[in-house]
Amino acid sequence: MRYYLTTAIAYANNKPGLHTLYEVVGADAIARWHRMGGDEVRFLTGTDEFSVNIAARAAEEGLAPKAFVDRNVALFERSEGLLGIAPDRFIRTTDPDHQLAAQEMVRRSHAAGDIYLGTYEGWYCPNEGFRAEADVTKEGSETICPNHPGVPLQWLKERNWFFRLSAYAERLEAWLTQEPSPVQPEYRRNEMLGFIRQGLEDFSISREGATWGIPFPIREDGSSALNAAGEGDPKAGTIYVWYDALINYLTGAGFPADPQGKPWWPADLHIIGKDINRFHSVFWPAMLWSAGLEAPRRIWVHGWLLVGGERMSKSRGNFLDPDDAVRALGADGARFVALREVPFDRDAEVSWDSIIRRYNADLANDFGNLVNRSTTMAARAFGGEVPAPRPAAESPLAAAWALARAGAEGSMEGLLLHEWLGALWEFVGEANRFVDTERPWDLAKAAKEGDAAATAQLRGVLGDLLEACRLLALYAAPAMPESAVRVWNLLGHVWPYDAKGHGGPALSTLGAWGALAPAGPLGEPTPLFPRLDLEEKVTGDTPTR
RNA sequence: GGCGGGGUAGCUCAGCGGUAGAGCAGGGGAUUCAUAAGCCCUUGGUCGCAGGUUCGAUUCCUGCCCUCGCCA
Repeated sequence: MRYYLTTAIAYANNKPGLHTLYEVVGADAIARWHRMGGDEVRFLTGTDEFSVNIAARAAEEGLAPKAFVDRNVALFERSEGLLGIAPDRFIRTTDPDHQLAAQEMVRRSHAAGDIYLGTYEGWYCPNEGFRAEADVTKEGSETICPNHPGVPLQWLKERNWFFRLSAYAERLEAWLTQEPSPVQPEYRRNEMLGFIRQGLEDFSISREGATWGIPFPIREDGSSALNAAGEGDPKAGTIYVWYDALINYLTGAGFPADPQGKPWWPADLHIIGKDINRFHSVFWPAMLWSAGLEAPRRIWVHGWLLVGGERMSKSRGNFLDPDDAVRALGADGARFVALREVPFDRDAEVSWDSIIRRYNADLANDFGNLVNRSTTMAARAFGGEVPAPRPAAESPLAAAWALARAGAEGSMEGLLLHEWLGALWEFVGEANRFVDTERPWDLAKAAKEGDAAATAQLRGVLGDLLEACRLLALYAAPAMPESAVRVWNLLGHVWPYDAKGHGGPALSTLGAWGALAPAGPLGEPTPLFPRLDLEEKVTGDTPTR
């Protein structure tokens, strides 16, 4: 099976915050899960680089827009690399093939009669585009966009091209009411249905006079505005940044080199934040239909990271630096905590303390310690030899694993990533309790005194525990890819997947109790996730208001 | 203002007709293989407020208060 998933592209006006990369970490885990499951995966993430605001910010710093975004994009790629994020393509809206894709989409909609010339007069938010009078608020003498405080709105009057969104109301409603819902969680679908039922207005897709954007490919008379070299005519303006940005998903699929974006289009999953649901769940399908393309199969709307009840954001300055998290917790620690601590379907309060607490409780104390105590006991009792797990029917842990595994798989299917890890960590608890019930240290004593029954029992108990560690590492690997390999190596197994999760037998095959013959020899145990001191802040950069 | 969620232990949340649960945090204990981790026990709640239905309501209904989301 092919599986094409995307994140929203991030606005390249600054270095990334943890709240921005949270979505990318989630997508990366889903991509790895599918790769390990045997799917042929294409995972796309990247940056949104045009807009008047970007040009203005660049000018403030005395940089050309391209130099400005190049610098910021490098920061994104660096931070993502530190977090072990491995996209199949990192797309930038300044990439040459994206320009072709965006222009082709304009031409198709024009040919379909879905774009027309009009005059626009109203408020314009440099970050978000045109805002209706009702969507802006007054702050003193300034008129501001509630989504981007601190960014003054401009009153614009210009000749623009409009997209005939109003023509797609019925089709959008039919699409949105399908089962299963193409927009999830369910309440996000309902919000979009409500929006559509109130009537849709056409929206502007061009920007007169702006230069930092993709050249609009058509003149007012309908003729091409591009010369033989593909360069645009400044008089024709540029493509409005939102219209351009959405199209990155198609570019990433190979459009327009393949006119239908085959074999990747339609995307299986767009992962987005709740603030841009309307663009993805209403505007985007209509744009695609107009161009003779299919709507995406599934759109997942996640929530926000909150600090003191407020959205974590760059403009509020209350964001955590993902690099700090990696420095303190390691890439896998930071990934795990992000995915476990923040429910993937809603907002969640996060703080440096809650992050450290989660790391210590789940990774250091529960999982890391389980691996450490299991392998230490096995090494002491049997040297390098790896005891085999007992048959599934004879091990209480095998039964618990069957439940945990089913829970994890179901949650991943439903994209409830926090519950996926929650189900696996239930099993970590089972395994820790199993140690106390079986008391292998007593068995080891008896074995040493020549008790053959105790030796056999010890072999089985430790074999079961090592098997539990193997399975946990395997199923949690999408969240902690490096640590999973370390655990397998420690257990004497060879990790069968490559750095992105490709290759190897399907996850479901390896995920069966006792699926692999004991290998060996057992490695030298070292703490996987060293415990952190809550007081000792590795970073001074705690969230502040 | 319209529509839709919520208000349950210090925190995050589950339960949704028979007078309350989990994880984390706090307290105690028995152990010792282990990253002073793990395990066991345990302190915390007038289940937003007021009515109503019912033998019985946190759970259903009505009103109110507060809060969040989408739209205006």
